[in-house]
Amino acid sequence: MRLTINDIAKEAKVSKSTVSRVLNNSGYVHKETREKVEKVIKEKIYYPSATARNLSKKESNIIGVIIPEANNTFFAEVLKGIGEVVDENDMTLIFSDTNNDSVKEARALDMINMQGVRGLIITPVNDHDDSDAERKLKKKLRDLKIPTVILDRGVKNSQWDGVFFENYQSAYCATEILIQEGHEKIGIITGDLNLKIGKDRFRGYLEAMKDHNREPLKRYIYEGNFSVEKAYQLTRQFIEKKDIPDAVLTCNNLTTLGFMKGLNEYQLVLGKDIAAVGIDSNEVLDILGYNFSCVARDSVEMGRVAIRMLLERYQHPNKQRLESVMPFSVYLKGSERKVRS
Amino acid sequence: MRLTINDIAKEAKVSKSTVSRVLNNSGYVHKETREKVEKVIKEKIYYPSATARNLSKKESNIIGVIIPEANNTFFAEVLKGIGEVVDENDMTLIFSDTNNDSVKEARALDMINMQGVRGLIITPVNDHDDSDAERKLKKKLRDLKIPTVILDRGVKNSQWDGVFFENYQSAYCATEILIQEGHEKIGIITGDLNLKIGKDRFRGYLEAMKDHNREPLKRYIYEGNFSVEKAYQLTRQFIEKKDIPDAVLTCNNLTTLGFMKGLNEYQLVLGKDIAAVGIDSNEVLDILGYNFSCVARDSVEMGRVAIRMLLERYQHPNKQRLESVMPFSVYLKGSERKVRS
DNA sequence: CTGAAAGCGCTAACAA
DNA sequence: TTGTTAGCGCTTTCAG
Repeated sequence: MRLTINDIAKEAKVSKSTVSRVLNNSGYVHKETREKVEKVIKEKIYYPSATARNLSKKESNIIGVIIPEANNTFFAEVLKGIGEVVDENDMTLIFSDTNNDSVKEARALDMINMQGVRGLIITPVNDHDDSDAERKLKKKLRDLKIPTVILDRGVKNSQWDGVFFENYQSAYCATEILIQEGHEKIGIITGDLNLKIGKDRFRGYLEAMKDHNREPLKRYIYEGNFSVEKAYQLTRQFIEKKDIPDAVLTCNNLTTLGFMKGLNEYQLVLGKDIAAVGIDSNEVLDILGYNFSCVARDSVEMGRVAIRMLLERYQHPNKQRLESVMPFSVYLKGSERKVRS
Repeated sequence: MRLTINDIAKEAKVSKSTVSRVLNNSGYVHKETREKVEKVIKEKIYYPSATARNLSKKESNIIGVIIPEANNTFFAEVLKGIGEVVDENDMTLIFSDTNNDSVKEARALDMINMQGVRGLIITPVNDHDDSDAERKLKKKLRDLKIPTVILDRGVKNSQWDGVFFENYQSAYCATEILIQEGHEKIGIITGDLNLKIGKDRFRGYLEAMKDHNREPLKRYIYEGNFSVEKAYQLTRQFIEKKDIPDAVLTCNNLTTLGFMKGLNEYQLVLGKDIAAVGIDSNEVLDILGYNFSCVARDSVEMGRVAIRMLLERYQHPNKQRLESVMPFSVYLKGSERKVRS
């Protein structure tokens, strides 16, 4: 079976406390003793049990991460950022994908609870919607009583740290870019308006239009849901109806893809037949040379910020609640213009 | 602090053994007692500590997953498949991304070792290359002494279960498709030839050519490394040199993207100026309407197969070593042809 | 059907 | 500087 601290103690002819001391670099231990113990550990290839250690110390070195769509590149990158810092800190990452399903979310939280993790980073399935599901989530988080950072989507009256994105501002800015390019009919494929991030982005669009004395035209407002499929359908529709806006704001990476699918299908050329700016960057589009302009955040960094915030909270449980809002950057590549040739 | 089994026992006026019994549905417990205990558990919102349980039972409900590139969609999907089954079985997933770095791989394995997981699914950084790193990996895996499934890439003389892909056959088939379409100059952008999967795919190409009495022309063999960038450079090169093959086999999803980038940059149209078949499917290309033909595996399913294999091995430690080879499917969408218009 | 007690592998006082 | 001892929260005999 697996070696224990006792095996090492016996072999090194010391007590297990001494072994524990060299393992943890704690307390005093004679140089020679330390070397002897270390030698035995190496020789016998001993790995201390994290389980036993966690039980004894009543603290774990595991960080829990719950996200709604592991296959969405945004979350994949966030995960990468988190993983990086977790690694640097010699901790371990437990991970669960809720698939945007509140029931799975609840189960994931129970699992996290039983594992007794040190902290949790979660992107809720819901977002400020005051739903039953959200209330239950909040209750579970409260019961959890561990450092928690909420990422990207939030809950109402949060008592937890959070890292979010300048949703409103980024949409406002993107819209302004289109306005300043001189486009007349500026449309938007919105995100899921049940989610606050969807609402905020929409609001950014509306306000920008208003501030520039543009009447947002209802027929250029397409209500999407952050999915490829819906954005594609909406794009098809306006192309079929031959009432094509001059420019479109697409509200996330998936929306952008659906939009592009529609354009390609009808052979409309981006930057020529229609202009667009998206929220979120899209690596594959860049690779393929689409020059799709966007306002985007650094998602890997967003993950890093979240985990650092979590570790900070662990150190200072009573510090005031923190909220970090990630700024957006503007990446203009040409698609915001329209060059009728 | 966190509730313990004792708190519940006290409140329910029974011993902790009884609580344990209702928790685990083990042994006899009077119906009324059970109900009383369950009521208390619910009321006080008690979650048993997985840590304590694992220590006591000397077995854990955690599955470790180590992959080299979490951002590669292939692995993201594999992870999704694994997560699904892990979830169904009420287990927990620990995850580590090695970033294709053997040093990180070694650290990840140490972490896994300390966590005392129930089993491990790993895609090694190396692949049958007999390197020092690979030997070290094997030693670590042997020392680990837990059920292990090796996925996608393998090690020499493996003693572990594995799930792999029909690398040779898929490349052979893809090449044959191009041959049968009547293409003359059939090229290949290979994968990393240090990895066995790279070699096997290349061999599939060569053999298919030979079997159809085609002399593979050296100048149409482009040695890539499974990366977007390299494939892009190679594509640029042959376009610049104006020695463009009629058709190309691209050896994985990233290679395909790099290839497409090159084509787009020089405005060559797939299925018209040049034909191609790729290994691995590419969702974004499909979305964008590229009709890129490919031979591909079901990667989510590959993950499922791996985790099921692992659980099976846990049940039957002494069963003969198993190797599952995932078949490929052919997705012809048009890019294998070349329609000079 | 239930409870008492030992023990999982480790840490952390406390003595020595 | 080291060893002894008492837990950490749970499961699992073994008695009753």
